[in-house]
Amino acid sequence: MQKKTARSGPKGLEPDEIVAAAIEVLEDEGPGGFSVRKVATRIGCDVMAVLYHHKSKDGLERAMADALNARLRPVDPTAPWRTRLADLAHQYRGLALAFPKTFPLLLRFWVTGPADYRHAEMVYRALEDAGLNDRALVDCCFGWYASVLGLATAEAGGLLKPATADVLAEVERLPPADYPTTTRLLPAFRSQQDGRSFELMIETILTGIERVLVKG
Amino acid sequence: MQKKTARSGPKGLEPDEIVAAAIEVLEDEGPGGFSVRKVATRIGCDVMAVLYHHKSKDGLERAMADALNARLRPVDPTAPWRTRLADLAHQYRGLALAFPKTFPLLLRFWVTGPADYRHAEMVYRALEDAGLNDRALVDCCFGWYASVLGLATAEAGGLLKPATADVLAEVERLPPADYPTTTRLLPAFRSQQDGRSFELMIETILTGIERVLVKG
DNA sequence: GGTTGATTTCTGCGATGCAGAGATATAAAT
DNA sequence: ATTTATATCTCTGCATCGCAGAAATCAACC
Repeated sequence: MQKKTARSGPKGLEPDEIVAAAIEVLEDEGPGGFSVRKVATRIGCDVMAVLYHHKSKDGLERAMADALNARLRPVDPTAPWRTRLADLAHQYRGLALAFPKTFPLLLRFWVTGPADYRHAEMVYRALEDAGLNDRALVDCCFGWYASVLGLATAEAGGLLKPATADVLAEVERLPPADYPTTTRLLPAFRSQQDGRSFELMIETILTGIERVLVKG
Repeated sequence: MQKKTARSGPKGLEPDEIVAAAIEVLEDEGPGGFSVRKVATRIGCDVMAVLYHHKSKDGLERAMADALNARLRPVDPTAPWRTRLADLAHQYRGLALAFPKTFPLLLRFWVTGPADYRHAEMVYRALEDAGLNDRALVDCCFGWYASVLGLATAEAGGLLKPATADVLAEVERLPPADYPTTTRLLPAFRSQQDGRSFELMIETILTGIERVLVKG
């Protein structure tokens, strides 16, 4: 007699659990090993059932990106705008570290769906409170978003982590005459610390926003 | 009698021209339609010849990313550091606009090859001249790189362009009660101007670097 | 002229995304 | 209760894909 059953179809397959399974597969197998078939076998249904709910592999991947965006918690609206933006940025970093293989999808689908708009609204309000006019606000919001996604994707890809042994070896093989500064920095490469680069860059950008845009 | 023939093998297939053809295919067909087979038919050779020179599809794609990096021209070393970094950033934007489908590969392979190290050396020197110590320099360089790549990828993906009609329509359908700021900004979305967001964000980050890092 | 080693091609295999037709289950209508 | 309509799910099949392995081709050298 209930208006809406918890499970919608004959078998009760729901788009959301498909997406959850898909993210698991992508994280387990990596982008090269990700396939709709593996998602289907993980759920225990036919391949075409997956492609029925999301219309294509591409559609499924867009839904996966939106699922990541949906995990963002709202920020405290009473906090100062810098704190709010920094909070959001760190949430993105958290997503990137928790779902390193899935996260890059956010760069492929700049607008993923409803969850994305909720997040954008938070950013707009923060920049509004910072004192930006509408013109600067829109320009800055997209730029901020792209920068933070770039930084978080770098975290997911391991760029901001301490350098791996093979990269260090490659750097050591560079001719020092052509790369004096790079070779001099080798010790600093080794002692890279987790999260510091990200943290520093967020502070840098926020300060830049304050200096360049608020007064304009 | 010449030491080195222009073409190296029996048929004279060279890794570089394979890469060039591969970039053409990727730009023509998009990431979904890109395949090693199509690259081979464009050159007029067998599929396996392509996979012989670059060991796998992944290897070919890394070489394509490095080919983009190789197009970066050296910056004028006598110019002030801000000018040099801004110049490099704009070169990245140029690459993203010229090769929008290929450019995202740079986010997949953070270290592409030799051309990448040449570029990094330029950034290190600029930050050195800005007055950063080694620790801050390394942290900031990676952060700068990730941010610029994020911004340029956004350009390639069309995020920083004037909003498309369907996105605007989607925004108009949002409930204004939940998204007051987003809906208020609609006129500003329409009048987004090409390149302004990128330019503004680069200035913002450079100013941030000056304020936060140089003094420390 | 035969040997060597680097290139290019040929053949074949398992896996993939997806179109199209059919099967099945649920809800509404009669 | 039976029929009908609709949403969900499965089955079959196909063109394409990346790539392993063996064979063929070619240039240079003794």
